Amino acid sequence: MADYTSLEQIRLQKIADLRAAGVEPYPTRAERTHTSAQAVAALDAVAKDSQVTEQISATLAGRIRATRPMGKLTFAHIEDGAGKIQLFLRVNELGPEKMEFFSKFFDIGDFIQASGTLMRTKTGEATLLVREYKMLAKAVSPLPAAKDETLEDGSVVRHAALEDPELRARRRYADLAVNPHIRENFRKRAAITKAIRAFLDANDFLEVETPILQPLYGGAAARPFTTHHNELNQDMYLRISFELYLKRLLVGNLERVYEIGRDFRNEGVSFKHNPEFTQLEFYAAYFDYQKVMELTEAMIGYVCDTVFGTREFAFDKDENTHYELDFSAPWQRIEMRQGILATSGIDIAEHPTAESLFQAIVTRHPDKKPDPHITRGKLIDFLLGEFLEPTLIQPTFLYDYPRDISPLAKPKPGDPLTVERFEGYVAGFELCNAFTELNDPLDQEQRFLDMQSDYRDDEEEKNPLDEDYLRAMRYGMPPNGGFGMGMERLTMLLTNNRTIREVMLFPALRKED
RNA sequence: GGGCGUGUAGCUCAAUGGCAGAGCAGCGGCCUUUUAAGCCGUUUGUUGAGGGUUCGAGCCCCUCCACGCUCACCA
Repeated sequence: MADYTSLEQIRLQKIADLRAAGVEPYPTRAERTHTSAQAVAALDAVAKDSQVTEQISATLAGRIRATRPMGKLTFAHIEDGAGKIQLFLRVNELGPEKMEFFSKFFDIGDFIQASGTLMRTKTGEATLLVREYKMLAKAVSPLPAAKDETLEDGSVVRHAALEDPELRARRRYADLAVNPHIRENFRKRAAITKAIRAFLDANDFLEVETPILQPLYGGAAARPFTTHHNELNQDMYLRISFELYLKRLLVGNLERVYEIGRDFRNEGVSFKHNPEFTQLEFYAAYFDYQKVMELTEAMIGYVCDTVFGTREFAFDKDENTHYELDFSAPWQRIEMRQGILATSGIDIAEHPTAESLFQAIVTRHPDKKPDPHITRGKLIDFLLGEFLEPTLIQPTFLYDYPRDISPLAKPKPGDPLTVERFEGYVAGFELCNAFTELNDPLDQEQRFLDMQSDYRDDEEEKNPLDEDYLRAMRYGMPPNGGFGMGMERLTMLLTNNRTIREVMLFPALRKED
């Protein structure tokens, strides 16, 4: 049983007293004729200069966010899904009993239904002059009630707003209830997802759903979550990517497919990582990575235009780092080799082996400590992260990646160490990852085998060999380009949120106690 | 997993090793156009948990827990 605070015990007593007085604190039915915004609009539609307008009757419903009792009258603000509106309760309309009942039993956080006529106060604020009211749902726990102070210049200062990041994440319901800008983040996130769908649908992509529970995992270098199916008596994995299933569909003559859904990666948590996140992947037959770059520019541009009406976005990386991002096409394109050469002084083309590249790194940058046992591709990735990545602020396609860290990408013609792959970088972190997909079943099989030997057995991101995927590819897979992007990362960039937590409703946290 | 930091009332925050406080919220009273309404009065605490040092610990030490920043990890 819950431990109730003294504040909660008072409210529990109010619930008991309400029931004793024959008033149900959680009635089953509710009514409303106007949202707060509709009520304001209805009032705006009539003459604005009359003190008491022609009578517009309205029934509103919402949550009490503030009360200002002054003797025989009380002002209150209620909030509904459309915004806030003021209530005006006065003994003249309600009579002394209902006035007293309101002040005795209604608290901030309660849901109320109020009927009356719309009016303007002497300051001009649209207000419901209440003639009847009804408790819709009594709140037991007090909302962390912030107070908004409107200064003379019109700016709003919040006092005692719920800010503790842990409390806000654990009790997202309370966070959402009292912090309207948090609700707005998630409205924007939904609009972004919707725009992505609209764009891909309009470009003849078919939205599909592939297994989340998989007998094998693959398509990314990540450790999976493992679970078990009792009846089948076999271990299952939560997917770490959609890639291998979506590309099976290209074998089946579905030329353009996409999926938006959850991926699960059993790895660390950071400002840009959560164990489960929403991924977009699409695959298009007869595309190569150049065409995917162009489609990416168009897709992100479409999202910017339709959701935000601009392609320029402010992004505060941290308190002292402020970026103005421009998503206009074309994005900057940087070849991996040139980018690493420019930022680290090392030409990876001159070092075709891991040993040679390792020596070059420790010679030129003695302060850096790459793991001496990793592959050439991972050393290149090390250089990327250390030197190049932090410089990629404006939207940039970094292209042509090492083969050994890209087992599903197609080789660059004439360059056996390099594959046709790009990643989109914005504000110094990875937004998306794409390549010309490998469709040669014999090469693919060799890549799987190479990975078995390149990775130590205890490296948990070592992917198992997916025999059925190879079998699918042997039936013939059209040349195609594929793309993956974390939807939270895109949302972070477009809504100026520097942590993934702010764009996920329920980010992963350790359990309490 | 490592390093640094934070944890005090429902919320936001104070408190040289010396009586645990403020504003808001709450409760009682006054107040018929307020909007952080105002005025008077007043309550609220396992100071994250446990142990230690000390005459005395919110404060110093140790262990643990949660969160934050950061590093590692994350093709």
